[in-house]
Amino acid sequence: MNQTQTPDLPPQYDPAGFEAQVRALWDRGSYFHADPAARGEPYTIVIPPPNVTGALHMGHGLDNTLQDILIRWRRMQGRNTLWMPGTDHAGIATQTVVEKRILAEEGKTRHQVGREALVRRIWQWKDQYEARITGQLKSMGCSCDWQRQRFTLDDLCARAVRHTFFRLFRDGLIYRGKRLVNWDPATETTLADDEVEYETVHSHFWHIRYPLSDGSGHVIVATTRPETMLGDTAVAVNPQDPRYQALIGRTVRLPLMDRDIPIIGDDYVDRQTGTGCLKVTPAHDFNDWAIGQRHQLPAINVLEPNGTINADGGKYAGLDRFEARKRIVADLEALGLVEKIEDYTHEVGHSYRSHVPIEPYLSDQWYVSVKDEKHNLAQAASEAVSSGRVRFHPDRYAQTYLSWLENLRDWPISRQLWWGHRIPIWYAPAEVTDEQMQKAFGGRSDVACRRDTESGTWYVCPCEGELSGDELGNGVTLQQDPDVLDTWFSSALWPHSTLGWPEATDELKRYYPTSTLVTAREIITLWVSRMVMMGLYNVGDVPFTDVFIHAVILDGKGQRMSKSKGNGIDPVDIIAAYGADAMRFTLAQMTTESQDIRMPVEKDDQGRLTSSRFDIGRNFCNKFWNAARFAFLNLAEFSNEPLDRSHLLLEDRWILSRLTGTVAEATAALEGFRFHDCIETVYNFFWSDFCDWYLEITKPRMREAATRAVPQKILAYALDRLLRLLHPFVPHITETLWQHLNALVPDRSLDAEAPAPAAAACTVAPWPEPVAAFRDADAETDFALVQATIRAIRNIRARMGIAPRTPLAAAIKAAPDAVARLLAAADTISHLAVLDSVAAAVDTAKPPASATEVVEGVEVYVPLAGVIDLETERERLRKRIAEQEKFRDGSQKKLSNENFVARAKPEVVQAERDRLDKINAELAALLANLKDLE
RNA sequence: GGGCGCUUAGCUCAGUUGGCUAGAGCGCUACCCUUACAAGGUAGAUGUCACAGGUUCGAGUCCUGUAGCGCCCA
Repeated sequence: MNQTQTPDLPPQYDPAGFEAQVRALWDRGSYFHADPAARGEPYTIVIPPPNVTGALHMGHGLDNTLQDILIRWRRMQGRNTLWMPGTDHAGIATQTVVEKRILAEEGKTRHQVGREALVRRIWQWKDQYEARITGQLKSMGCSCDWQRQRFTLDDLCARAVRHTFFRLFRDGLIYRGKRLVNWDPATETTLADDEVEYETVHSHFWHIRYPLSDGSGHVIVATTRPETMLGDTAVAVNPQDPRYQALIGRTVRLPLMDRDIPIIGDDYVDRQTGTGCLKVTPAHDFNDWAIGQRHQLPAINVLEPNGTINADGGKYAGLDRFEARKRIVADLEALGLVEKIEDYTHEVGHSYRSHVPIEPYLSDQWYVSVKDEKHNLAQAASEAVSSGRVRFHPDRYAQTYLSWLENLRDWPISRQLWWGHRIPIWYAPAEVTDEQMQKAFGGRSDVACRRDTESGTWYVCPCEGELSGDELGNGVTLQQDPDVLDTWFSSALWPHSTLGWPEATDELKRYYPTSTLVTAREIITLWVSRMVMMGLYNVGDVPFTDVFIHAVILDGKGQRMSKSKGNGIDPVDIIAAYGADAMRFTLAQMTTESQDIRMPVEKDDQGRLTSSRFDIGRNFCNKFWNAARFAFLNLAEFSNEPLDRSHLLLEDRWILSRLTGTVAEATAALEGFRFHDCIETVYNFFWSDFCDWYLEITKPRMREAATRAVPQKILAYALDRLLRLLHPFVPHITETLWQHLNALVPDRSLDAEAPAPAAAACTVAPWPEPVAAFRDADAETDFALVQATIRAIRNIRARMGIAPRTPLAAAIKAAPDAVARLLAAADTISHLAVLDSVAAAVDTAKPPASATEVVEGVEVYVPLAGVIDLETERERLRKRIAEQEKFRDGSQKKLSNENFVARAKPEVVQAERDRLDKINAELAALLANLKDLE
């Protein structure tokens, strides 16, 4: 053959040598740019926008690999695909990171830097990390439509946020309320319930005496937060509690504050907990707030936003909350009012960002009503899943989603931050009259105005743009709310805001609802549910139809990977060491239904974190690279004649049958989001069937011009199919090899039934379909017999210590049909088992001094005069006999069980009988052979 | 406290509705640089399927309980 025609491929897979060129080729072809006008059923994925807070780690590596697999597969299937990329501004997280950086480097707080300057600095940070993240995704080979890349704070997304806020406000779903919120005193902002993390804290239960006002005794309350007593406005007992019933209606003298507060009866109080007497601090405890509402108790706020005691805290004003706690306990002890101090371990809410304990805090906040009678957002979102319009995979996660919605409270959306979407509300004082307001804004349908029902303050919400502030005239100035919106408010719009909503763009019409959302389970409540709520409210349809929840990547100790723990692996480091495809292969191969993946982490010679898990992918890529090299070396003088199927040998029929089965299984696996199953199926076909057997078997035929044509055609066709099947998983290597194959064999079609239409790039080549005509159960059965026979001879060779290249002679005894099949495959057997002669007959006599093996009803004899070690052989046979006897006993026991025979399915019983026959035959042969040697 | 999940080979994990001798990769043992691949080939060893009950002709698989671990939510 003409070696000069073969492409010059290095013998080792070297991803650094081609990955960048491949991506450039895709760019030139604009293959990933979605065109709403193009044909094909749409398939859309919106990326879960990574935070610009930091760079991506392996969890993102997994998330985006899976998205890319899906989008590439669907693209090859001819769908009109869009993968929308972008990033999230991540309000509190990013602001905190930048603030910390400025404090560390310049010693300045955000207040010293100022709002405008700080926001400018955060934008710089965003630019830097957005570029880094984009670079990471591109290195991984993500086939996003980069021309459409978005950011949750960009103009398009901002417009969607404004329109959404306006609509919600106009519909009465956004309101301002004084409520208890989760307050983070470190960052001085409100947190949503799901931004609070619970940590186990070892603390104390302080039992404190509250004297009755009339001096006739005292009650004892128990608390974990003594400092909140400064704001106590009652003591509550259970009205059924005989110990305290008589006290209800009397008052106690609140120590340290010298204030009389009532003793009230409330069913909430648990008689078993603590002393059965509960101090009530409505402004600083969620349950106490509820009690306060029921009994019209005043709420006294004793905290400043930064966590220090305020003026209502008497002499403790100005102290930090924990310092105040110490002083108060000391003062109470001095007064002899501390009954006892118990050790107490409990769960305390902490800020997921600053990690300090949160305080329930009374403040004015904006809320979205989620269970409004007319627009019940939570219920609509719930129905979207329970009705099956949105499906979770695995489906157990639907429960997480549904139970969260069921217990959902109104969504606090204001954040006391500077980085984010500014709340589009301008305040006007209560003195402004309806007429004045009407005059200023009455003619504008794009401005909604409303008075606060309690304070009378005016809220003015323009749909777009800014108010100048002097719209009302008469010296009245409108003031914009200083706060920004919760990050999730803009993330919730992501599937439609990125497509241009509120405009009815071609993109929105074509690609909404999107198809699949791929994310991790901790985001189900924070994000997935809110996207469903807002998608239904804004667009009137669900944001996606399928949600795939993948595993969380843990390190070798079972710890979640994170930046703060320093145990996170950067995908770029893995790509540098293994190649992007090797990384992707491994990640996909690990994606089963399990919820966690452990990835033991090591340090490489440059101190970077890495993991030998990726050896799997690299080994695979190297093997695939070399199989393709082998093919290229053997595809010169390629015949373009259609395949003549009458010329197919057993191994040809077998490999085509296996190939078509692999195509069907791989496709079904992807349809069910079974990534592991898909890649494993293709892997096994490629490595075992294709490389280990077919390539080896056909080597002799490839060497002869007269026999070359058929295996060449099948080789080219199979390689073509494999390149396509593997492309979604390992896009760079497959594209590179595809280009080589195109140059060598432009058309790999076998015949009219098995077309392999060429494509300019693998990335847009049609996804393979099974070819019914290639299914061949007989070929698979027959070939299994040949394989078993070859293995039997190899086994004899290995156990007798005979060099692999030394030719042997083999004699086979088998049933008539098996004899015929084995003789037909005699060349194959001789070649792969390295024989210089092979004979098979029904009545083959065992040659003297031969080693034996019994498989599949076939007895294989290898004469080894002078070489054979009889004791080794006897030992081996005894072991096999013991093994078979064990199986026989088990099988006999089963079949002698009347219940089994009577009640099991007939085919199961028959299968067991067949199995026993087979075992008995094998056993008889083994025993006879052993007897021969004794 | 409520919910979900996990426990299978030394390691990381498969094991579709219960049904052939429980598998893969890595690691391990022996042999082999056979001109695609030593990141490879051939042959091999390794399991009380966490534990205890139950259902069933039959349980890694279903049910109950126990222990340990993880996550989500309060």
